[in-house]
Amino acid sequence: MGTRTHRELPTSDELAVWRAHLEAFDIARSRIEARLHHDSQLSTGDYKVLLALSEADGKTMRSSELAAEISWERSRLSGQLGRMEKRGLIRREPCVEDARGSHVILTDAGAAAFKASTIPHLRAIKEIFVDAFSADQIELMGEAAAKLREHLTAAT
Amino acid sequence: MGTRTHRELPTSDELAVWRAHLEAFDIARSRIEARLHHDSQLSTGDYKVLLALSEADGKTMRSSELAAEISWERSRLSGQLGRMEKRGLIRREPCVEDARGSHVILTDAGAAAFKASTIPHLRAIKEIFVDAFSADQIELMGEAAAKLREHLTAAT
DNA sequence: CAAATCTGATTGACGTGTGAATCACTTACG
DNA sequence: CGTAAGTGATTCACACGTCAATCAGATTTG
Repeated sequence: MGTRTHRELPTSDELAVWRAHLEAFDIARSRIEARLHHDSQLSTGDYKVLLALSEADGKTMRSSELAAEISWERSRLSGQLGRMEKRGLIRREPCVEDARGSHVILTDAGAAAFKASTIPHLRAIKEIFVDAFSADQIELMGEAAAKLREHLTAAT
Repeated sequence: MGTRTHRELPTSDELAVWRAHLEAFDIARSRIEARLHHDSQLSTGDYKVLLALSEADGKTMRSSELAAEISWERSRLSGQLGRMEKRGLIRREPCVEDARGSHVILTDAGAAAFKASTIPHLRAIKEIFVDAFSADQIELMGEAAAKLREHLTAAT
């Protein structure tokens, strides 16, 4: 409802919204991460890996399968698994079918750590994120996320 | 308008919104960062520091003043400034008034790099973030950010 | 004024992310 | 079948973040 010309730059209000949004959600994310780390000594990376493995058949996945599942680069996962293996959360075994690959296996300690972490983690998400908003707002944010996703998929 | 009991955990919908939101905005952020880095060889950290210094009196700020301005921990800024100094974007000089402190000074190269980066950076924010939404949605997101901020400030 | 305390800033150890290079094994194909 | 290309996974170099420790120079206070 304004000029006919196609603006190429954001208005200062739009820019402010972007920055405020970024900042607020960053703080929320880091609070949730801090809680997870404090309660369960897990990073969100750990949690993501443990979650995927917990749901996997036989608590095992090929490493690249796992990377695809959680949308990570292989090298990122490699480092992550190295750290997790050192802490005994997972272990790796050579792969018979394909001697290049390896199986990532959830250890009992890893399964236990994950299990113990979920309730407190979900509680943190509820308290820090969900409780900030009305049900309607949450729904709107879901729609916004979907719309953004779509926009990003479309092009650029 | 449902149960009378106070839920302690998020519903699966709420959880899904949190995750979708996190993911979508993460992608947007990293796209914008990638553009900034591609167009101007600057990280968002660089940009933030350059922005603050550009607006500062005499293009100079005390290091802790700068840290406060952009809400960074001192050690974080220290590392950042080290990298930026190596690249010639800023330089540091001992402080006469307080021999412990130091002045961070925007170099000509730094000022030029910042100036050249802003338009493309703002354009990226417009294209990647703003253009995904209606004006109404942007406004709602501003409100959501404010509400979350308030919620986070309140407690936990 | 001298010892205790506070404060500006850097450093170190470590976790985490990216991209390019590497390496070993598999597969495709002339 | 043997070389070229492809693929699974790790490694390297680097950027970046956090927290605890350090350190030198200010300040406070008995």
